[in-house]
Amino acid sequence: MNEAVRVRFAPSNTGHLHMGGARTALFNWFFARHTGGTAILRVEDTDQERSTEAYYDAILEAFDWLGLDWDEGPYRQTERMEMYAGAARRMLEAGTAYRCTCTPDEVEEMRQKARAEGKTPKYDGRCRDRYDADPTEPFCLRLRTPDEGETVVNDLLAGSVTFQNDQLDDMVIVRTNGAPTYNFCVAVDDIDMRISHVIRGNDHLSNTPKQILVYNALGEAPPRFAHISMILGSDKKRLSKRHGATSVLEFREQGYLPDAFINYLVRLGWSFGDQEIFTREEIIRNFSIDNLNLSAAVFNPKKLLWTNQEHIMSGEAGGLLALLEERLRARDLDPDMLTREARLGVVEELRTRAKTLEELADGATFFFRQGVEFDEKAVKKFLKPEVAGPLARAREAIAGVEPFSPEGVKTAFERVLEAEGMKLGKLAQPVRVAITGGTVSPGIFETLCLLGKERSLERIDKALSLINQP
RNA sequence: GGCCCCAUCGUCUAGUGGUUAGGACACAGGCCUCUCAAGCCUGGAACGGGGGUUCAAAUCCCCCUGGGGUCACCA
Repeated sequence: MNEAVRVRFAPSNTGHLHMGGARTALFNWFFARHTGGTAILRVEDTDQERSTEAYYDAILEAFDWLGLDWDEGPYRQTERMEMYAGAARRMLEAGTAYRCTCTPDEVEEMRQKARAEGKTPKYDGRCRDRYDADPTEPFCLRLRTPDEGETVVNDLLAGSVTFQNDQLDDMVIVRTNGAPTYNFCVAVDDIDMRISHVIRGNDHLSNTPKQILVYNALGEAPPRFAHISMILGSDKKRLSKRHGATSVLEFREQGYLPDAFINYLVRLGWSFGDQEIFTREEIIRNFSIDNLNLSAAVFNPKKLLWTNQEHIMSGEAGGLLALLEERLRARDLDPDMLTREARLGVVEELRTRAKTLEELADGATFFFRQGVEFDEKAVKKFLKPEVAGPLARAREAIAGVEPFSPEGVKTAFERVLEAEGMKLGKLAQPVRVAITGGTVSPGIFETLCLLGKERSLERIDKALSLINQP
C-alpha cells in the first residue's frame, strides 16, 4: 500500500479551462504536492471535430497563470495511438473484445426498442460470437461486458458504489474508422502512466465501471478513485456562460490574483477547520482528500471578490505593483509619472480599497494622468464659489510645507482650518476633487504627498481658475 | 424514465450520539472617520419531511421529497 502517488489532470482541448476543471486540477495538484507525488497533465485531444490548437495553448496558458506546474506532460492522446491499438489487439486476442459489424443505425434501433419496453437501452451483443462475418465488412471493436455480477467502484469519498453489470453496455472501444474511444483511452493511459489516484468530477462516476472493466480485460488492477463534487451556478444548475465568467483566463482579465482564485476554488468543497484564507503553501501543507465535501457547491462571486481583496491586502507590495503597472500601461498611462517609492505608496494606500486589480487601477488612475479629469457632479457639489477662499489659502499652506510629508500637510491644514473656523471635512473634499477629479481617494494628506507638491499645486490652481471662471 | 451521487443559515462550511448547532461571505445596525475603504462591535438567519435504533440523533438505519450527474462509433 506504499505505492508512489501519481495523479493526472486530463482536460480535453475542446474549450477553455473553466472553473470546474481548474478546481479538479487543483485538487490533483495539491494532493500530489502534499504527498510528494507526481502530477501529470494529459490532454485528451482525440475529438477531431472540436479539438483545437488554440484551446490547447489557452489551457496551458491558464495553468501558467495559476502557477500550476506539472511533473510530466503535457501528454497528448493523439500521440499515443499505437498504444491504444496495441491494447485493443491484446483484448481482441484474449477475447475480452470482439468485432461488431452492426451499423450505428441498427444499434440505435435496439436502444429505441429497449427504451420502449422500459428496459435499459443498450447494444444487445448480437455480434459477440459471430465468426461468419464478412471480413471485408467494416467493423468496430466492442468490450465484452459480463452479463451478470456487479462492478464495484471503491471511491475514497463515496465509499463503495455498486453497478450491476447487466446495466452496462458492450461499449465501443475502437470505432469503425479505427479511432479509439474515450473510456478506453483513459483506462489504457492510466495504466500506462501508472496512475495511483484518479481524482475527477462526480460526472465521471458512471464512467468508472466501464473503465474498471477495461482494467479487468487487460489484467490490471484499477487505481484508487475519488469523485469530487461539482460546481453549480446560483440557480443550482450546472455552471455555464449564463452565470457569467467561467473560463479561468477571464478571471485573470477581471483582475483576480491567481492565489486568491486558487484559495476560493479550493475552499469550495474542501475545508480546514474555520480557516478561510490560505497561502499556496498552507494548502499544500494541509490538503487532504478526507476533508473534501461530497455535495455540490454553488459558486459565489461575492465571496471570490472578498477572497481576492484579502489576498490583495496581504500580498507583497512589489508583486502587486508590477501587476498594477501592467494595467496602467494597458490604459495608456505611464507608471513613471511617479517614483517607484511613490508607486509603492499608492499600492499601500489603495490595497484596502480594491477588490480586484482593475479596481486598484481605477483608484490609481488619477495619479498617472497628466491633468485631472473632473467628475461633473463632484465639481458641482464641492467646487463652489464659497470655497475659493479657503482653497486658495490651503494652496498656499501646502506650498509652504517642507519637507512634504503627510504630517507636515496635516499641520498646514490645521492652521488653515483654525483660521477659517472650518471643519476638515469642509476643506478636504474640495481639495480632493481638485487633485483627483472625484470624491473618493485615500486620505487627503497621503494623497497629496504621493501625487507630489508640484502636481498638487498645479491641480489646485486649475480648480481655482475653474471656480473663478463662470 | 433506468442507473448513480448528494442533502446544516440565502451561499461556502464546522460538526462524526450528549454543543446555547460554531465560523466565513452576503445582508442590517452601530463605532471609528477628511471621502471611500479597511478595522472593530452587534443582530437576524440552518439541521428538507416522516418513520425507526437509542436513556439521548444534525450525527446511525429505512422511506419520501428535493437537487445534481449519467445513459453515444463526444470527451
